[in-house]
Amino acid sequence: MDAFYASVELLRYPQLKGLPVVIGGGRRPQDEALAAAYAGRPGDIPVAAFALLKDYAGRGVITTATYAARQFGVGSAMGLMKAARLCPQAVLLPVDFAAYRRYSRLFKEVILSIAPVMEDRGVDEVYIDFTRVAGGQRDGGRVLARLIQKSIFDATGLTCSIGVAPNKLIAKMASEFNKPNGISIVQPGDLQDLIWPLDCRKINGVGPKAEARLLAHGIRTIGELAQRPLPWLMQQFGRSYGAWLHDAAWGRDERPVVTKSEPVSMSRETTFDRDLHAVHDRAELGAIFTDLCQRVAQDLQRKGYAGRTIGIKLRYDDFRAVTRDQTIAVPTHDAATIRRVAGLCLKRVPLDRRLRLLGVRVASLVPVAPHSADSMPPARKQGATVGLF
DNA sequence: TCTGGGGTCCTCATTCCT
DNA sequence: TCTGAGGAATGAGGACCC
Repeated sequence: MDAFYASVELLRYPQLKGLPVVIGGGRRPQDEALAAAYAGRPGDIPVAAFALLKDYAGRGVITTATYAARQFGVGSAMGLMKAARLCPQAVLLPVDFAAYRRYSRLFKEVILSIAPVMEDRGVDEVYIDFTRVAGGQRDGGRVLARLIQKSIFDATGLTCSIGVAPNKLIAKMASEFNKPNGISIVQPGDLQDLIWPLDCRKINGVGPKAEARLLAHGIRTIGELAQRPLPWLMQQFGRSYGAWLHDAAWGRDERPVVTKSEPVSMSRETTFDRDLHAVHDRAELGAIFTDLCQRVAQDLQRKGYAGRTIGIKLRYDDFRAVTRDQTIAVPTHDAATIRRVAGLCLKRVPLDRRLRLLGVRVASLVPVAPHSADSMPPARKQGATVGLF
C-alpha cells in the first residue's frame, strides 16, 4: 500500500444515544439560557429542560439525530415538522455552533499533535495522511487509529469513527462501516468484497440526482458501475463526470491530503419565519438585506479578505432559487459598497412572488490585512438605509 | 406542515477580444 | 470587410458536501 489516509468523524452527544434526540431548528433567544446550562459539558445535558419535538412550530431542519431517533425514520436535513409527526416524543436540542466550533478545534488539535498532515473537511471531519507518521503502518494503521481515537476521547469525551485505506475516497467509505466509534481498514485487495456491494450513493460525490440517473440505467451498486465501460460512462454522464465515476468504482483516487486552502467566497443568508413580499413587506426586507450585507462585511474584515464579485440569492415561495451577481473593479469588504452592488443585483430579478429566503455573497476573494475588533467600524444602525425594494 | 446555512466545484451560455 | 476560431472573463444555475 502506498499511503494511508483516514477520515475521522465526531459523533456528537454519544451519551444520549439511548434517547431519541434531534438537534436543529435554528437558535432562538430563549435557547440561550438553556445552552448556557450545558456549555462545555456535553456529558451533562439537562435533557428535561428542552422542548419535545411535538411542540415545535417553525421552518427548521434536523442537523443531526441520535441513533435511537433515526429508528423512527428521522434524520439529517429532514424538516422538523415532518420529524415531529414521525417521532413526537423526541427531545429537541437547539444547535450550538459556538460549542461545536470549540470541540472541533480541540479534536483537530489532538490529531495535529499526532499526525501533522491533516485536511480540514468541516466541523467534524478530517482526512489524515499518515504515510510519514512513525508507527503509522503497524497492523495496517490500526495501532495509530486507536491512538487517535483514545486521544480524542480523553480530550473531548467524544467518540469518532476512522477509516483507513489507500486513498481519501475509500477511507471515507471505510469510516462509515463501523459507526460509531469504529475502526475499519480497507486494503486494495478488498475492493471487490467490501466496496463493490455498496450502493453507488455511498460514493462521496454521488448525490440524489446522480443516483437516480444511475438507477435509470439499472446501476445500483458500485460493482455494477465498475462493469460499465469507460466510453459508455463518458457518453452518458459527460467526459469529466463519467471518467470520475469510472475511477471511483475502481477505487482510484489520486487526490492528496490538502493542508492549506484559501476561501473562495463568503456569504450570509436567511430564511424568513414567514414568506415576505417585496412590496407589502418592503421595510422588513430592506432591514434584513442591510443586515446580511453588514454581516458578510464583518466576516470578511474579521478573516482578512475582500472580494470583487458581489451577488444575491433569493428563494421564492415555490422554492425556485435565483442568483444574480456583479463584479466590480476593486475588491471590497465595505458594508455600504456591498449593499449598493447587491442592491443593483436585486433590481435584476423579478419580485412579483413572495420570498422565503434572501442571501448575500462575496466571491473572488483576495487576502487583506484583517481588522482587529477595536478597529472595526461600528455597525450601522439597522433601517438607516432601508428602501431598496 | 415539507425542504437551513455555509460552502466548493462544475457546466453551459454569453460577451469581448485577438 | 467578412468570417471564424479560440481564450478569458463573467454570469446563471445546479449538484453535492458537512
